[in-house]
Amino acid sequence: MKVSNRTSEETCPYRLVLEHVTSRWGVLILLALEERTHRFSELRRTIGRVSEKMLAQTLQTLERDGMIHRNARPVIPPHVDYSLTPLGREAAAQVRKLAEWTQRSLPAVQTAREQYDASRS
Amino acid sequence: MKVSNRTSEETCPYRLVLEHVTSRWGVLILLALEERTHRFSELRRTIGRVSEKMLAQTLQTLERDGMIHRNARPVIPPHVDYSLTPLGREAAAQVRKLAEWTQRSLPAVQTAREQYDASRS
DNA sequence: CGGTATCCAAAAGGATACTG
DNA sequence: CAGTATCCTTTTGGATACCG
Repeated sequence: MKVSNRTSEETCPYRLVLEHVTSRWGVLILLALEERTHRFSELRRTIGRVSEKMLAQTLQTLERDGMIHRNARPVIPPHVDYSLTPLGREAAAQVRKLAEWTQRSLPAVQTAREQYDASRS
Repeated sequence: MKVSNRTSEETCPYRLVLEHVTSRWGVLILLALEERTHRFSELRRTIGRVSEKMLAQTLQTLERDGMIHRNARPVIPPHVDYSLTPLGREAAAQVRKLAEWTQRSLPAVQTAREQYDASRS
């Protein structure tokens, strides 16, 4: 399949989805939910330093994109579970592959950076 | 390979590389250079709407990360060719896979969005 | 508990002018 | 041609307070 090079949102809607799943918090949410279902506060702890605002915002974006299923149980106090849809599992697998490649390549990148910096000092 | 869930830059350096290759302009540059070597102004035209500032900045970041080779021929007027290194080819292939998956999944995403929006109106 | 609303700081990004 | 420098606007993200 050929990927379009056009850039604006109108001509390139897939870019938006790509940004959602590769965003700072999107990646971490997908990887956490690939392991298991999490509650809102569990995600906060698992991910570490994420504001409530960004966590809620990213969850809503991915839910709207059909990647995440939100199950709000009508109890007091509220209990909300987040899990991946089949589409979300695909996204998580893709993102994990890219993240794993990046981790494997990190030594090569660091070597390249040292050479780049050294050649300019 | 297990991908770390830690988030800060200090504990999670691979996130930076991931952001570089999946950034708005990083993706488009990698895909363009995967096709063929480009000059600076050729990249501007191929990518479409990108400011000189962002193009230069992203090219430098990816060059420093060892993904891009910059060949500046000392002629007047200047002639600078950008191409992918072996590491850059790996990155481009990974990113292209993700971009292709995103394009394939776009119809499913759009359906999900319509349902999400409809259920809230 | 699981959010939303508001405000503010920081970063990203674009337009333009200029240069070797 | 291939950038750099500057200024400005837009976007992103965090902190805090509050609510059902």
